[in-house]
Amino acid sequence: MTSDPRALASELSLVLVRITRQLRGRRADAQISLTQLSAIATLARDGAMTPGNLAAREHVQPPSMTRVIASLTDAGLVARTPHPTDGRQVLVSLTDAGRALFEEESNAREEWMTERLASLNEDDRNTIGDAVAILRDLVTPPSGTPTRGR
Amino acid sequence: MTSDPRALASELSLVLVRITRQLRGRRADAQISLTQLSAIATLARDGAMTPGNLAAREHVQPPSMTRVIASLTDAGLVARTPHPTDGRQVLVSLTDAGRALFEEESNAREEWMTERLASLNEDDRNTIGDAVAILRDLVTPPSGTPTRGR
DNA sequence: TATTGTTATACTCTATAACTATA
DNA sequence: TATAGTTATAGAGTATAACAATA
Repeated sequence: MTSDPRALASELSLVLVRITRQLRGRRADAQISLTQLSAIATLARDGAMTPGNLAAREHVQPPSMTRVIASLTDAGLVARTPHPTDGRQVLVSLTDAGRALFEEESNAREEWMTERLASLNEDDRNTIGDAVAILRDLVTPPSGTPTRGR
Repeated sequence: MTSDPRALASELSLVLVRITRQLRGRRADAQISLTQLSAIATLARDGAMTPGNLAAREHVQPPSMTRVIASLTDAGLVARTPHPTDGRQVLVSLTDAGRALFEEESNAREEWMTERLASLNEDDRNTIGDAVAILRDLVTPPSGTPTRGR
């Protein structure tokens, strides 16, 4: 495979779209969606934060995050508390149930993908692992970056 | 990064969801969506096929592919012709315009991702390239596999 | 006036169920 | 009866625009 960035971006895009389609589709039995899980993972990793910061970390617009937070609040997985000094802001944090669900999903989720990956030899798995680490750094914004007004 | 398949599947899922979100969101200026592009890429690579086969190749259900094909037909990018011997079937093929658009997009699309990848050193890019090849094989079904009745 | 968050609204993508036409 | 495709319908995910509350 070429390492020309342009061609690589094309190939990567098409592969990602197809894999993600399957990942979302095959979670019908799961308790929460990938979108919800992604938000929870960020809260588990980085701790409580405002909806605006969470939206920025997740690369979605604030209204989109409002909806995700609402669904997670309804499910009792996150809690909203007033900001101590700024009345406009809100702090979103994982509840015990949210943290428990995250741990549980981390151990049992994505069976389909797990099976596929397990069928690879260890070299290939290591290659994917390295690529994941590189890609994650590539798309993780610095903490607190606002999304508004891009 | 670990090479345990389960942990790797978890990490990979979260990274893919976030990257794909950005890929879709940043195509506002593009002429066609990633879903449409993916279908066109399959037709460009594998040639004309029935809607059912295209759905299977793309890992979507037939009604979903019906809509994608309808939008591409409206845009003049694919053409539908009757199957020569089976009146129930249809053959979907790229038009000249569709092939031209695919070539064009292959050279100019995903600028955002291209820039990010260009900022990496060559080793990292090669790692991602290797991973893409592995992942593509992992999710590409054999030609002609039906989706129905899974 | 600027910032934070929410509400209102709309579009894309995808699915399942039911229907039509052909084999 | 079985298969290929489409239509009808619904739900998730995301966006932009407009609004309310607070700084």
